Amino acid sequence: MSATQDLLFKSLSDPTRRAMFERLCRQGELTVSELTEQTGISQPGVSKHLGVLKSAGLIRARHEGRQTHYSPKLDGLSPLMDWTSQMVGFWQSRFDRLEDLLQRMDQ
Amino acid sequence: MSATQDLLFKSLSDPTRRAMFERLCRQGELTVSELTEQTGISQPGVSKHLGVLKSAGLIRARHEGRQTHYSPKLDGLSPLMDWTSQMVGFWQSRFDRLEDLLQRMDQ
DNA sequence: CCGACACATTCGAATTTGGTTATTTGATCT
DNA sequence: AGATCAAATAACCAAATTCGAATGTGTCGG
Repeated sequence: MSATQDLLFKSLSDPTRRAMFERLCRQGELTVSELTEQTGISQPGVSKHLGVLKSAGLIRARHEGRQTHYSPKLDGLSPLMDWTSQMVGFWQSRFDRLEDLLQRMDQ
Repeated sequence: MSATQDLLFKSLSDPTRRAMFERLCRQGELTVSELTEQTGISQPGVSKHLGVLKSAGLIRARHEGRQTHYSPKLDGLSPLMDWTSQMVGFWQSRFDRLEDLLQRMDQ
């Protein structure tokens, strides 16, 4: 349902894009050229991937002269963590209710 | 890099599939028919989505007579949580190093 | 055994996606 | 100003995805 989650999962579903995001998390800030060097794909390809990550709220762009520096956004992964823990929570609460039931049946 | 993560993100990147997984987390266990009723897509479509979720390790199948019951796998989301916290960790440790640096510069 | 049922699988059409090359925009240097 | 460099955008193509219709497989009831 949520468009935010959709953008998040979609952008992270591509291995190249995920690798780029990982590099940004490790290194903090990188230019398009630096990112292009090790990905094995062309510069326009890299720019496109960065656009996707940016529109998903995972990275930010900082323009400095003729080059653009990209860095991870601290709260970009929050919706992902929220969703995940919510899913685990659903399962957990079901489990708890089951435990309750069993305990009541025990008596 | 990791094939597990790839399968996970890819299977959760489809909104229909994510909605199905959410329903399973909320309800615990559902048959293909029950899942088909509310998704708005055909039964073969549902079966295929379930196959993707299953091969990603997110759900399990339990055959009972001529119907199949699907339920979420408790540890299916672990690799996702691991990856996420690792990313946050990278950022955090960079932040810590920066704090260290600033503190040393302060003196 | 035969028909109905629950689900899985196959196949083909329509759409989306990931990549390219070519071009454009904007900043820097001489 | 003109050349050059960094990055973004455009136009395009091949491959992958998603879906439905048709079909296959196994199970239950009569």
